[in-house]
Amino acid sequence: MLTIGGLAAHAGVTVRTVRHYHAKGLLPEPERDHSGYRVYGAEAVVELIRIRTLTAAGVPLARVRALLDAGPEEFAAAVAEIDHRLREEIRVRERHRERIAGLVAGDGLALPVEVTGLLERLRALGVDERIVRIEHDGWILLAAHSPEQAAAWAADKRDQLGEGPLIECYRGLGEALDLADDDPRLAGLADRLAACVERLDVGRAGSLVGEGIEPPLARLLDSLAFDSAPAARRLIGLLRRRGRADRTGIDGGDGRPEAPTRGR
Amino acid sequence: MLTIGGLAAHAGVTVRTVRHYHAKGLLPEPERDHSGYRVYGAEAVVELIRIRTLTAAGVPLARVRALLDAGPEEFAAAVAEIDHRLREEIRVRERHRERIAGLVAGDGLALPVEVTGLLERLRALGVDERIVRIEHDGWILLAAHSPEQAAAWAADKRDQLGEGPLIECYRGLGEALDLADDDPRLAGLADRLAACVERLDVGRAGSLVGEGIEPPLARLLDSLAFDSAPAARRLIGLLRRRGRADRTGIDGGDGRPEAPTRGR
DNA sequence: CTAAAAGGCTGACCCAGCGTCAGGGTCAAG
DNA sequence: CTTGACCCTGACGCTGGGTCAGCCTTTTAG
Repeated sequence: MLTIGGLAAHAGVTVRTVRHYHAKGLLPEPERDHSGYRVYGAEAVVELIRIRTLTAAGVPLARVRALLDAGPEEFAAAVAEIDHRLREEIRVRERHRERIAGLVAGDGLALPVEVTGLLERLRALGVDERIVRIEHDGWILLAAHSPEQAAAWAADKRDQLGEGPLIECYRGLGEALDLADDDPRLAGLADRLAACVERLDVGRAGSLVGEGIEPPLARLLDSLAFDSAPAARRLIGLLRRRGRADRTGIDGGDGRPEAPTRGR
Repeated sequence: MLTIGGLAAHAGVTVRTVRHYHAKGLLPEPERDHSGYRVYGAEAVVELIRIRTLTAAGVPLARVRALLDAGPEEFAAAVAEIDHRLREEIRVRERHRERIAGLVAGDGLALPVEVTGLLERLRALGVDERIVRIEHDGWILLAAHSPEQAAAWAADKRDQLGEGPLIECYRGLGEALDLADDDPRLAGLADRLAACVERLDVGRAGSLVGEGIEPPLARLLDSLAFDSAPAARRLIGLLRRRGRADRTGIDGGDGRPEAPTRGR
């Protein structure tokens, strides 16, 4: 006869595990001796080993009892289903491995390489770091929404950077960063920006942004910029009056703080 | 500005998930509006997406915060460690798959094919089903203790079954099953069994059992037989007096019930 | 204008498979 | 008699949220 520790040792499990199986009804509670200790016979060892054989093969505890009592064909069916589950879990982990590998390849975040390339280039061209950061966050939103389109747009935008007008826009925005909401110089900046946008607008500017972006996402992108750059909201308002802002894909609204957006 | 539902929708998670992240300190609690609703800005969406990017790659929540704030080299180190963990989890599941495949190949339990072959043969030779069952359980214990040795022993024993003496022993034991502890016919049976054992003992019988089995396991095997067959204990006692039982690897003790075995 | 649907709030319990105290009692040996 | 190794029950902890329950607020439809 065995105490619980002896039983556990024979089956290669912990005492806690045996008690857990009792509590779950997996292993029947044995008789107790005069002081309340559980007393096991050899069949308990056999039964416990049978249980462990199944759990060691990935069978969930909740199904062990049924499997031990099952006939050959239900057993085979259950095993097939468990094998299916195991394959699924392996697949999930392999996808995870691919993703974390992708994380170190990107900048450690949710960005495709095209976007990190674009951001590098903006920095190299002397664009203000605050603007680069806003771009960065904006691309995270875009990439989360539609990764492959974001990658294509980023590649396209990076190529346009070499051509002049776009980088001028960024420089103008950089100057606006340090101006207060009511600074009189904003008007002049708006003129310059309008000129840049005019020159941009020729060919593929429209394909950059503004198509395929639903209003909720567009509003989100706007508020991202407005939150970080106080003068941006007013600047956009000025641009709109010049009839340009609608072509940048920026919504901008009426230039006043938005009400909360509810639901999805 | 967004409510919690809007935030969740933008990041593709449930509202419950967002609140969970707040509770874990993963995502900072935002301001509340006049009625206690949480109000989020666009940066919260960005941050939530960054969190999801990591969790979707298998990073445990407890490590997400540290990883988001980490520099590139610690990030790379952490990612390497997480990848290691994922590989480990995949390995575990692949071992599980092999094992459940082995389960259907065996008899659905912890037995190697050699043992199931032996049991089949015993049945085919007309050995009492109760004895087959005791053998079955005994092999489970042996296989749990040292699988490869058990397989070898079983193969050896199966081969010996064709040669006569061993199967006679089993038949004798089968008759003993239905006798009470004090039946006078037990003495005659003991004589017949002693003769079988004598003939068995020549060559490799000693290699079957009795070597490499530690006392605790031997006692367990004994009590397995004694519990199922009431006359077995007395029979072994008689055999011992004839000086044979020691060669079967059966301990048998003094023929009286054992005291509990404690510890391991 | 009003009622209903849709969201939001907190708090609490639930899943697996045990690990790990806490706060005792029991047993064998020195 | 003490010490150390076991045993007992009961309860909380971990992961990553799901799912009520009970109540309040906002939006929408009639």
